[in-house]
Amino acid sequence: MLIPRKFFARPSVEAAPDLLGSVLEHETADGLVAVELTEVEAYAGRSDPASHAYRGKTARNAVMFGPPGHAYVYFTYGMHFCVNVVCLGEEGSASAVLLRAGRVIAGEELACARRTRGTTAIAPRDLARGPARLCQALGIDRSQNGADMVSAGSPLRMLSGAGNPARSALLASGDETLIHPATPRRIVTGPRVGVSSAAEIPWRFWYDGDPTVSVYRAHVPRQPKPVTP
DNA sequence: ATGAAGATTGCCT
DNA sequence: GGCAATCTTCATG
Repeated sequence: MLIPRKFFARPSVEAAPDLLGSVLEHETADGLVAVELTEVEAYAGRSDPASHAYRGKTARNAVMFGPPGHAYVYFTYGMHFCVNVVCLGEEGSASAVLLRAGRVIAGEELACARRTRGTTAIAPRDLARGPARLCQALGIDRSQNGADMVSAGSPLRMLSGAGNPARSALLASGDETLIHPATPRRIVTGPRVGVSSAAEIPWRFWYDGDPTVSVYRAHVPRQPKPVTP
């Protein structure tokens, strides 16, 4: 069932770990893809140097200053999209949770088609393993920026882990490995990925040992172009 | 107007 | 493990 909007009406640091295990669905003309979230990161907005909202409201980050439960989608590195759910701590805090990785539990064929490059096959665990991969598997791009994710009938929606349609379908199919992952569902926390400022703050949350969690990479600043002597 | 860096990924050695 | 791809955004001149 749809997650109530008030779930997101609190600081992202509190909502983030509670989001693990819930389901993100996107229904398009091509079909439905659903992902069970296994890794997220909290961004505090105005008070967080690592947040896109740290320096105030701009055209790009405007959605984060709006009501909770909406999608903040941004384009980065000239080729990737990432999706956040807007939260609400203090009024205008512009906090959000970055959805970093998950397990595809419905629409695997469609997700695979969207992710496939050339002829190389992609392992199921890698379909949504990383924030840009997750968006690609779900078909999320610029046009989903600002979408309400907790409104009935929304094509892009956040569902609680128990009782959602995709999970029910799995129960019916009897696929035990997907219903009950082999790895323990213990939540652990650590530093956020690829963040240069406030890198010591452990606001990344994930399922310990889950194979769909992205590999950690510390932030590496790119070297400037060599200057001709 | 201009340029540097970026909440990343995939391919190369 | 290193680096290119690729383009938007924001800060600075």
